[in-house]
Amino acid sequence: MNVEETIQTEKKIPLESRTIIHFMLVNNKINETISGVLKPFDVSLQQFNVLRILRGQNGKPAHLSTLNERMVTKMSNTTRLVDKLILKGYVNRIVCPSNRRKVEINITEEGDKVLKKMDVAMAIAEKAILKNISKKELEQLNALFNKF
Amino acid sequence: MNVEETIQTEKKIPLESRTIIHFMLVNNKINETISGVLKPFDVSLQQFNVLRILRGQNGKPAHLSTLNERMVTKMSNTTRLVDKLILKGYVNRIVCPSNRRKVEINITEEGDKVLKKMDVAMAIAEKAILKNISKKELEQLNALFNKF
DNA sequence: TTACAATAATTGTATATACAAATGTATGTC
DNA sequence: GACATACATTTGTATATACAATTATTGTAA
Repeated sequence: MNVEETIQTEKKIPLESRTIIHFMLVNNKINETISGVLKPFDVSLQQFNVLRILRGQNGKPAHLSTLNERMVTKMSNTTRLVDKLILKGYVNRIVCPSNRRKVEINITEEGDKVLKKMDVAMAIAEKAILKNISKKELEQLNALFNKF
Repeated sequence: MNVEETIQTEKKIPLESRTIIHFMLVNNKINETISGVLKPFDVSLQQFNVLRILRGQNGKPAHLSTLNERMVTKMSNTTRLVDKLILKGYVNRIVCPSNRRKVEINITEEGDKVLKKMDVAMAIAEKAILKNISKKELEQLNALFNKF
């Protein structure tokens, strides 16, 4: 992925700007690949993340605020995100008995089942995205990302 | 920016997944910083990019399709993006005389003026984002991004 | 020259997201 | 217990984005 070619400019871009543009271009590519493999399941990346967090709870229900905190992309809209997943039958939501301000959200069996299939799809997407990157380079990337 | 801490998980994440999650976390941070500095100008990153592309034309008008091709984030919606910029008085749009299917889009003087101010803001954002990254590390990042 | 396909942009629709305001519930203080 | 305050979620609104369908114009082949 070459920056100048992709955004079709002849100008020399300063290293700092170039890095950030480069970053965004790679991000787009990653997003496209991931939405592509999730598309057959009719869930967005965000919805997928919610399902993963809920599975990580191992049966323990999660509050809305918990989802919010753990989500990779924060969005003010977790309520509506959960609404969508309820419609699809992948999660359920009840008012928390001990504190009626809160809600308890659980993944359903159905949700768990499709999530397993999504995992396979995601693994394929990851492989595709990182097909030219070695283990050592992955380590390097993670180390560099730590500095942000 | 530590991945496990940020998404609050105790589980060991495979290096591949971890890299992609890490990538997204950094991306969010970058986006937040950039939208932050652009907010006073009441333009989105996309609108800013359109203005930059138009300036790069050096007075030569750009067709809508040209904008689409050069934009970092492709979106099917360049028409409405340009609509917004017209409303703000930063660009104008006329039907292309030689081929009435096309439109010609130009940056206005006003647009050029605010774009200069946005440049300063963006430079500050870039500095903030990359404050812990050395020149050598920037080169490394760019080299790694080329492999995506 | 007409009919058909290709091109360029716009519009419609559904969903996603950001941000602020509103709703309902709990807690602490007098 | 009444009140103010804090908390947790939901709702409203505006904008952003993705994708498909539509409109308008041009090119071309019979």
